Amino acid sequence: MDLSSLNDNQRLAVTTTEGPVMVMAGAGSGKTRVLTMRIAHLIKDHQVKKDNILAVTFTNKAANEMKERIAKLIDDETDRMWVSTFHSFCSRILRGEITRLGGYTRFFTILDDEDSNKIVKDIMKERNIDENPKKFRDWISRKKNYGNLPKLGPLTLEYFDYVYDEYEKHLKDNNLLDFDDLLLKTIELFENHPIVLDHYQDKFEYILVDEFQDTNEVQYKLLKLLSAKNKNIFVVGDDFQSIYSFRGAKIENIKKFLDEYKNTKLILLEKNYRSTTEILEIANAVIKQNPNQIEKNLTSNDKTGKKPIYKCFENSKVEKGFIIDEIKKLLLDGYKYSDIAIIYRANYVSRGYEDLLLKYQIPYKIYGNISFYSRAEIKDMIAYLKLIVNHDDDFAFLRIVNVPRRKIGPTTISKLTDIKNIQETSLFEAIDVLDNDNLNKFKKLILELSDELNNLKNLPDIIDIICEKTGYFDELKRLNDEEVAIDKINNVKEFKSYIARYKYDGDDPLDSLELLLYDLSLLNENDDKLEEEDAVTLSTYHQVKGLEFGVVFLVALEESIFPSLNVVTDKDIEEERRVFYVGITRAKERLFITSAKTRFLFGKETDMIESRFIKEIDKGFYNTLIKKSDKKKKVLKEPKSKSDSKFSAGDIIQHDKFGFGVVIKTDGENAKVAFKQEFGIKDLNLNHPAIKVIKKKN
DNA sequence: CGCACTAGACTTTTT
DNA sequence: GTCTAGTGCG
Repeated sequence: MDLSSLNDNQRLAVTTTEGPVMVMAGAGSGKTRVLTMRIAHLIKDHQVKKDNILAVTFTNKAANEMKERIAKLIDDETDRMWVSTFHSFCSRILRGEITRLGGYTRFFTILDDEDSNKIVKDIMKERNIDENPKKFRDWISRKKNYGNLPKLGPLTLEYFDYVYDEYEKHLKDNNLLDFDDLLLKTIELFENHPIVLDHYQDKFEYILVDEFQDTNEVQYKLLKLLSAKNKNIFVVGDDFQSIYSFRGAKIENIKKFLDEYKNTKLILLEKNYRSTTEILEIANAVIKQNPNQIEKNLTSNDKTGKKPIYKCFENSKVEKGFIIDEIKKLLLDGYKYSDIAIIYRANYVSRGYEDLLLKYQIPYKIYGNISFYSRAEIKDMIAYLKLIVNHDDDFAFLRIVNVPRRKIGPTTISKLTDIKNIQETSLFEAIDVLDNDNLNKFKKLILELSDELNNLKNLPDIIDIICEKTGYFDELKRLNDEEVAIDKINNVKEFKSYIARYKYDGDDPLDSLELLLYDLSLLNENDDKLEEEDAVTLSTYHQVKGLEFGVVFLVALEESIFPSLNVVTDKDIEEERRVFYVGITRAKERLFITSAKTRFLFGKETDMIESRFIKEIDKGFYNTLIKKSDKKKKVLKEPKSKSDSKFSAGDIIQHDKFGFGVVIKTDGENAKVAFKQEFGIKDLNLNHPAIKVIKKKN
């Protein structure tokens, strides 16, 4: 392997293959390169088998990216390599071994948060426990992961213990695992079945861990178990970028690792290949405020550029005007939309920026937001698929037994559940006993669908067949307004095309589908974002971790937003500061930081105070570009506002792209306009240059 | 059983 | 300002 493109420390990290190694990798210091090169190096230069390497990440996206990069380096397939998230690693192990734990089958279902919330809620409702189910669910997760609960009153505690037990029982009885269980059951498996542990300890000669600073106690324990024999464990992390402590991530694991793996080789990667010196100066100034961190000083590779800009604006409207102006200038400078990111602390401030880009017809994509796979229509499809593959999947059964409506209500279901419990069968089997017309029809339908699956030429076609046979689309159209229904139908179609893209290894359709379904429960929308469309990114800080952009706007740097209102302790503030640091270090060339004295929040104009983090940056490190004299010119290239009487409902307009449309509703300059069917109803700003009035009403 | 209205929230959340 | 979950009525 040619390692000449690496710097000395990077090369050391790649070639120190034996024993425990920790790499503290600053932002933009090439840690993914090191990880992938190291794996390639093991395979090509040390003749390690692909199967004997385990690499764990936190996101599917990171795992997929690593697989792709390794494939290029070794010029070989990596599809079946053990490069995966903690959760899918565990799921893969459990798929083969879970029966050893007793009470589970390999057809276990993985619950997402929504599912598991619902279970908690149902338990509480049944017992009339008048407490917050979300909180209880949260505590269950905390208890599972590290046992420490907040101080609870005696009654609440009693309720909680009850709910916890019932929840666990319900999961076990129904062959369900929540996300936490995937890890915990794997550990249980390893601890109670030394033969299994032994096998995997031998198998995984080399273990690599990405984003080590984000591991929680359970994940640490899992790594410890797996690496106990060979101790060839390589962890990469950056304590500066630890921003998930609220999810249980333990920055202390870094210290623990160094303590427990005595001869750990610690390697620092401090050379930043991403950002200009000017941007790094700000990043370093911010992170310097935090005590107790592993000393690291990011140095740039002598890239210089423009000084970052910070500006506090009169109000959030002016702030937005500035952002638009700058984006326009950046485009003239040759930047693409996709080079630009607008990053905020909380989703609830995203709206304003989204509206802004919409108004000026700037293409954008919002990162995160509701996951594709958690949309009701997709979950319904998955439930159908699951039930087709495994009739005994009660969880899937319950989800779709009455979707579309089949007149199978709670009373019928409760009767069916009773039979199931007494006879110890599945709900599907219990139908034979109850002999209810509607249920019989449903059973017949599912059996028919299973039949279809076996005669299928093309696996994705099963989606069409499901929709057709169940009348799913008709129900959507009946239940929602047209716009929403079309949206949902398109989502189902997109899901079908996802199935078509999925890589199958078997030729048996049932096997392939089964595998796909396992993968699906751990997937999320961002993982397989396909088209690299040219669009501005809108995102929270948390969701751009690991990404980079030519230009970054960090917006709404105001107390109560950033740092967030709920942040109190010094430790919390330190984490907020790291969040800021993560944002700054996303920028390659240009960085803009903005705040406003008043901001439109929760339906009213609210007074804001500049974030304390701004004061921590030496004023010499940034420019405040706008001078009083050219302020006016700067701010108001905005379309002339509030000539709102210009339009009213019933007016006919013409839009450059959508053609003729009728104004349905106006609210100042914003309006709902109905266009031809293929465009539907749009929310538009009527002052936009693309719009002309054709005919006024009256 | 299904819908319409109202109260309440409105930090981040890789799986 | 806007979304959601929950209730209560037809």
